[in-house]
Parts: sequence; structure tokens; C-alpha cells
Amino acid sequence: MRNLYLTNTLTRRKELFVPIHPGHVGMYVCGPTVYGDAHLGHARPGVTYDVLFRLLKHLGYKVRYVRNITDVGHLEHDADEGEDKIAKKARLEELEPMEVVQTYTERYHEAMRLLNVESPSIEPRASGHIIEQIETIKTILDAGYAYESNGSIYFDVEKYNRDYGYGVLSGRTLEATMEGTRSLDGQSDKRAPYDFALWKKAEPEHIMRWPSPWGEGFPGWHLECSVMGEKYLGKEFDIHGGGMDLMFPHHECEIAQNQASRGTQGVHYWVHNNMITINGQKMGKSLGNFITLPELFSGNHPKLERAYSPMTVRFFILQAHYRSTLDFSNEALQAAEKGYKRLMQAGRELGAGEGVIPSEAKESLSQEVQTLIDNVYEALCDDLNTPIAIAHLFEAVKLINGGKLPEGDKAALRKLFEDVVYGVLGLRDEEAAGSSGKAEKALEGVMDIVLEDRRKARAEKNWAESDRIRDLLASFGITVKDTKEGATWTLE
RNA sequence: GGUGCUAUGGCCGAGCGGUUAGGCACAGGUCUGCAAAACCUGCUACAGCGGUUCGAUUCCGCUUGGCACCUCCA
Repeated sequence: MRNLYLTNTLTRRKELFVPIHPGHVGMYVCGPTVYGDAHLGHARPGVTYDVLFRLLKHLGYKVRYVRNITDVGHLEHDADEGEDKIAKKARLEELEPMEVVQTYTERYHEAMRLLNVESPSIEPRASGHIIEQIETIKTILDAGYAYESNGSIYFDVEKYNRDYGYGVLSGRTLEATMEGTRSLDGQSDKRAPYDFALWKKAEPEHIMRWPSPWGEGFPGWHLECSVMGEKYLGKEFDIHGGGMDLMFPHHECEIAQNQASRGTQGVHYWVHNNMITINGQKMGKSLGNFITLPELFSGNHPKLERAYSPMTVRFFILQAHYRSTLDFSNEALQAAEKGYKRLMQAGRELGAGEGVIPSEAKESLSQEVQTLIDNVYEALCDDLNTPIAIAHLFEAVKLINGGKLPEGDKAALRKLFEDVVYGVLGLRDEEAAGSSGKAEKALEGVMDIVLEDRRKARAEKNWAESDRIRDLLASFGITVKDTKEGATWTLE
């Protein structure tokens, strides 16, 4: 099995990936809070960890990939009264909270499906694990790392810090955290401003609530990931992923909870993806550049010059390394779209695609192509360096377009496309995808007739007629290209 | 203010102590009735100032800029 290297946030270094159990990988990734449509920011981790998931499987690991759905207990950011985010939305739309959760969970799934993101092995919901969360809180209380205050339970960060050191992941000291703490509104039940909630007492108007030994309330945000990670992957597991914005406090708190409740930090490799900016700016509702995925795919947003297909977006994300910020702009998306189409065109040239069984032909593979293939895999295994892998794939595109490839090389590249382009990178050929429907079959037949007529006109050097047909077709979005072997066409 | 990250050619974006990233755009060429595609060629950058080094875009320091997070925001 090829060696895989991953940057571990815990050590801030690229490390050789060694799973706890040979041949098996347990991976947990923080999923969305389902109170609104998935946005551009969700696409990055969605695609990044999908590629990691696919790569691990391709390398031969048996992977259990857990990605949660957060459907309880998050307070509105700039909110008035610190109202539960989901509950607030529910009240506004006069829906049951779980109705909101249902709607946006489905919409999230649909967006991920369009991006060709595979479903995780398990997708647990926070609301389905209240009992487990309460049990964990009890354990932490018993261990002495939490205290009850006015119906809520808080984690005792100061005590934890003395025993284990708080801030190992983010590199922050407790003192630094304290300095940065703003407005100490006295109404807090916490002993210290940096203590975080494990269980929060529900105010009377709070809709989402569950009974507990400490009264009605709901679990703290950080707890669900600790609890569900342990439940499905064990006390210790291999990989925990998420956005860099979650590093502190969320993941830091997870580590503390794990240590306090099960005596181990629990995670061997912390992997963090960077954020997407829009024209160099952070994406935010107040900046008017908050773009949801449905908007992106339909082009229905003032910042968008036009629609961008899901695969364009996926390719765009893959063209940057996951640990770098990625700047979104119309120009960049359009450049990505052209590159993506060129790659797909080359795949079609090879005869690769869905339903094609890649031949295992090992015969007469040239050194050049063998090196190219090795380079692609090396890049992927070097901390998921998809941009380098794609750069090497474009070398393959050149070879393919140049023609004259020996059959052995062609077969090897076909397999590379199947395994890596469509497989690990998860790129789907959007243009080729629809050619199985009845309408498409009919269109193909009609086009054969039309192009045959045009061919006759051309044979008679009737350029006016030839161009007339081409222009007419172009007005329907059908592009005709004349090649030496005859005319080809593509539908917009 | 604290912590972490970052500054690459027209744009997006890799990478590295001395050797071509790649994509897009642009220019010239081949091909072509024209167009498109494809192919060939060109465009050769690394914020500023110091330092280390035989040699730095790559290491170190400072300066300037950008970004993220700072306890309930995924």
C-alpha cells in the first residue's frame, strides 16, 4: 500500500499516516448545522473530505466515515437574545424545528449529491444522541472537570488546563485566551469566561429541549462531536476533519472533553481545510456576498455573472490545495470551467467514462506514461495535493490530444482516468452524462441526419448552406466542430 | 491586543536552497473554405529592506499588506 502523508494540525507537520488498525480507517468530519441552505463554505470541506474518503478507499483501506448533522442547540451569532438558531428559524417560518431540520438536511444532501460527494458511512444527528451526551456529561462531572450552575453544566477549563494543558491544538495558552476575552457581562453562570457549556438550561420560550438530571435543556455544541465520534469510531480513531474556523474553540473543546471523559485526546490526525473567500473578502451575510450552492448552480445571485455547474465548482476547489485559502471570483470560476471541460474532453477521447471497464493491460507501458501515473499518485498521497495531481493530468491531456499513443499507454491512461479523475477526484463528465435518456437518443438521431445533410453541402463546397446550418444549430446551443474525421457536436 | 496562517507573472493557483508547475487569458504559427478544437512557440513572477549561504522566490529578522479565530458562529 502506498504511503500517505497528511498534515496533522496537532503537530503542524506533514506526517506519515499510520492507522490504528492496519487496513482500517476511522474518520470523523464536522458536518453542517441545518438551519439554512448549504453555501459555498460548505462545498470546500464537502469536497475535500470526500476526496480523502475516496483516496483512502482507493488505496485499499476499509473506511468508516462519520459526518454529523447538527440539528440542536446552536445560538444565533449576532443574535438578540441568544436564541436557538433552529428554533428561531422555526418561529419565523411557523414550522416545527424538526421540520426545518428535515428541509435543510434534504437540501444539503441534494447539494452534496450534485457535487458528486459520496454519502458518509454514518450520518448521525445530534438530536438522536441526547442520551449519550447526557451520559458523557455525567462522566465528566464525576471526573471533576465540570460543574453545575443554575441548571447548566460548564466545563472547568482552568482545572483541565492544570492537569492536561488546554490549547494543544490551536497553540493558545489559557492566558492568551483570557486576554482576548471581551465584554464580561455579569449575567453568566460560568465561573470563568473561557468555560464552555456541556449542557444549557432551556429558557421557557426555548423550543428544542430535553429532560436531563439537571432539568430541561439542550446539549452544548462541542459535545455532540465528541460523543458521536466515540460511539461510532471508538475511544481513539484516526482522522478528524473540519474547517480551520472550527479549530478553536470547537475542536479544542472536543479534545478537552475526550480527555476528561475517556482519558485520551481521542484523535490521531487532525486535518483542517482552509476557507473560501469571495473577491478576497470573507463571505458574510452583511457583506452581501453570501452565496448558497443552489444560487451558485443557478447563477441567481447579484455577484454571479452566470451559473456555474457543480463539477466546475468541484474542479475549482480541487485546483487549490485544501490548506490554502481559495479566492472565488467569476474570472477564476470561468477559468476552472474551461480547464475542467478540457480534461473531460480528453477522457472522452480515451473512451473512458461511466460503464467502461478499464482494462488492466500492463503490456508495453512507456516510461513516460508510467512516470506520469506515478506522479499523480505521489501528489495525491502527499497531503492530498490535488492541484499537482491535476497538473500532471494535464500532461496526460496533452499526450492524448497529440494522438499517436500506443495502445498500452492508452489503456493505462484510461485506467488512470477511471481511477483518479472520475474515482478519487470524483469528477463527473457533465456533458457525457445525459446521453442515455430517450430525448438524448432522439437528438442524436436527428443530429446524424442534419450533419449528413451538411456534409453533402460541404462536399459541394456550398459554404453558405454549411454555415447556415451551423449558425442555426448554434442558436439552439449546439456547437459544431469540423475535424478531419468529420463534424462533431456538443450541446451547451 | 492575543494566536495561527499568508503575500508568487494579466487572473486563479502549486512548488522549491541552484533545474518547466499547471489551468485560464494574451501574442505568433501549423491545420482549416471560414470558425472552433487540437498541436507548436512566446510571455518567466515570486511585497519591501536587511541577514545566513558559493548561491534564496525558497531559511532567519524587521517593515508593510491580507486572511482566519479569540467560547458558544458551521
